[in-house]
Amino acid sequence: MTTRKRKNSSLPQSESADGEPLKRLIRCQSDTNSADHHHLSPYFSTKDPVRLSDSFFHQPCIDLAKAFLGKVLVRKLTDGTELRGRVVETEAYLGGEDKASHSAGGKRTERNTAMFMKPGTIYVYPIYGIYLCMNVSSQGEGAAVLLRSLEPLSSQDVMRDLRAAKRKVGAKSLKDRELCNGPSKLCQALDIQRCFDRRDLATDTEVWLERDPEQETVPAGEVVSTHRIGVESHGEWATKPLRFYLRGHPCVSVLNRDAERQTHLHSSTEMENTVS
DNA sequence: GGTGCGATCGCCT
DNA sequence: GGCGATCGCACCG
Repeated sequence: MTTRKRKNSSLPQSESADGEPLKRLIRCQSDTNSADHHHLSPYFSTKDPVRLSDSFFHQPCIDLAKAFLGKVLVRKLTDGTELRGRVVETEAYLGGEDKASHSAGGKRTERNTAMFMKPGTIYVYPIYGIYLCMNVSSQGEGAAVLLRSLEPLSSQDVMRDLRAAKRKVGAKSLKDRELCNGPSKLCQALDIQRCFDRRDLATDTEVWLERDPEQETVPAGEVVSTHRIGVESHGEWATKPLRFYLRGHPCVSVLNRDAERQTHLHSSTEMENTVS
């Protein structure tokens, strides 16, 4: 058939049979300004050719939520360690009519102020008393994108330590795919703190977003659209397809097989139409 | 693999 | 005073 095989995920090769990370992935801690950047196009002249700037975030919420997929979130710790994860799952919160959004009805509070700030502003809020979630504001009054899951790309051992710090002593060691497969898990694994609220993802020195030189765009057929998680109480807004994830990716927090079949059918149909 | 439930506290009404 | 854009664990199959 015409199905495309995923080839961009480094995760399956990054784990040995018992889930331990391979040594090669440690490269990102120190080599990011040499190897990775040098084989990029010579036409890039800025100091950091892969970092996404202000203009990237100036997109409507749904567009930005999809555009985040495949991009790399980077967190630089105070000791210089750079934690990297590819975004594989997002949700759009539109504000205004979107009843599930903290900014529904244009409601603006001390907590959600970042949602109303310029596109690219980070919105970090605490939930259930013990967790955090990270959003990024988009175009649109009060609109923001929730980052739900990442594929760990580097320094998995550090992420594992950060996650283990909040788990029972003696708990089973987490597999790479379990480090960032949920909105609060990724905040723990990347040490995203409450104080990151209202910072600018386009200019901050401790957290930023990069394009992946090896995967500039994600094909539309690889993006699954489905309902958001944890918003069941918000009527019709609970079922709108405002969650987006990379098809078949092992780091997605909640799969929806029906939605996967739907988008698969659509992309197959499109391909057949193109051919015939 | 899936399901059910308790934890825990800031935020908003 | 009630609830939540979640998670981990116990338990079941």
